[in-house]
Amino acid sequence: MARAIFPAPDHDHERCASTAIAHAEAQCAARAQRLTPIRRQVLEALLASHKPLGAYEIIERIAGDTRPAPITIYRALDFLRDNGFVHRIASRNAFVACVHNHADDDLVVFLICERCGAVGEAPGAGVAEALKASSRTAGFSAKSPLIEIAGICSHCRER
Amino acid sequence: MARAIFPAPDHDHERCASTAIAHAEAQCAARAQRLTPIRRQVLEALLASHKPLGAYEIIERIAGDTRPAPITIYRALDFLRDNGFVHRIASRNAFVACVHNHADDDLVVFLICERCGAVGEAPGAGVAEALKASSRTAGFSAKSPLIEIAGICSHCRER
DNA sequence: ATATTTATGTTGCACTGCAACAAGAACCGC
DNA sequence: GCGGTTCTTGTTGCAGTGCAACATAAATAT
Repeated sequence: MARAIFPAPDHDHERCASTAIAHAEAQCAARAQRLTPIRRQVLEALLASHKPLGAYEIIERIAGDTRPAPITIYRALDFLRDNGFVHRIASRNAFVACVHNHADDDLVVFLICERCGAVGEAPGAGVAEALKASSRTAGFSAKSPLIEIAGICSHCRER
Repeated sequence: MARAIFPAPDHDHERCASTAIAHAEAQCAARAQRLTPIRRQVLEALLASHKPLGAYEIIERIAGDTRPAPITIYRALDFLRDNGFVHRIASRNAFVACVHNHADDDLVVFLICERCGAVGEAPGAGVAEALKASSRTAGFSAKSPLIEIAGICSHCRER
């Protein structure tokens, strides 16, 4: 189980990336949205790293003969986030591809390894309950919970 | 109880600010740390607003005849954060004064009102348990959980 | 009093994030 | 197919974030 959340350093990137792309394509088709070349490239870049990337890092990775402007990246990211293919890691001002196909408003807990930079998504069902209770006490109607935890991941710990 | 978490719009700023300053002074004295004029000014600016402020907003508010450089503000913020007097609201790239004297590694849940911008700190004891369990399952040793929830606060909702 | 630590000033820069407008590409109805 | 609408991308520009690196000043320690 522990291994399921943090991708092993030697796992098959190719396969998990192509699965995610396929999922994105299917979702877009279903919603009549367009996974344009740029959007696809941004998603692929994030999938290929499994770590949070900043806008400039994304530019680096998808730059060929031409360099996309930052705004282009941000627009692609906005699209990908709106459709749940990408998450923003606020504590790092960075973005990471989602590999979990969770439902729209599922609560997700991001576990961020301080050593290798990997990000795991832990299911947050139990946490969600506690959070709901906590915010209700404050007379607060919650919308989008953001949970990010820094620490050391299982793979880095083993060494 | 609901009222305790979000400061009422008409509450006594003066008093709650001076209490927090006094607390910061005491803590600094106890730890042989210096609450210098700049650090104090930054803390006071944040206390006076009860909303998250960005670095430039802080500069605006403490600028007299001279304008402190951004780095000066960031350094003061680093100090205040290290000592637990100020929290960073990552989802907004902003900072807010802490008015709760919680213990060093207490888990705090930030409730951020999308309408008025106020930030409440809800106690997160129950959430902490669930989170610990969740991250342990992932073989993850957690350090500093960050929980931010956007929504509508009790005061704004009443209208 | 001098050395050491600690804090602030100064300069400079890379990165974030987006607004506003222009131009191009895809889709729709006729 | 054609023109109009909508969606997407390109271009320019800018305010804000966040900090590195070095110089200077202030406080503490010896």
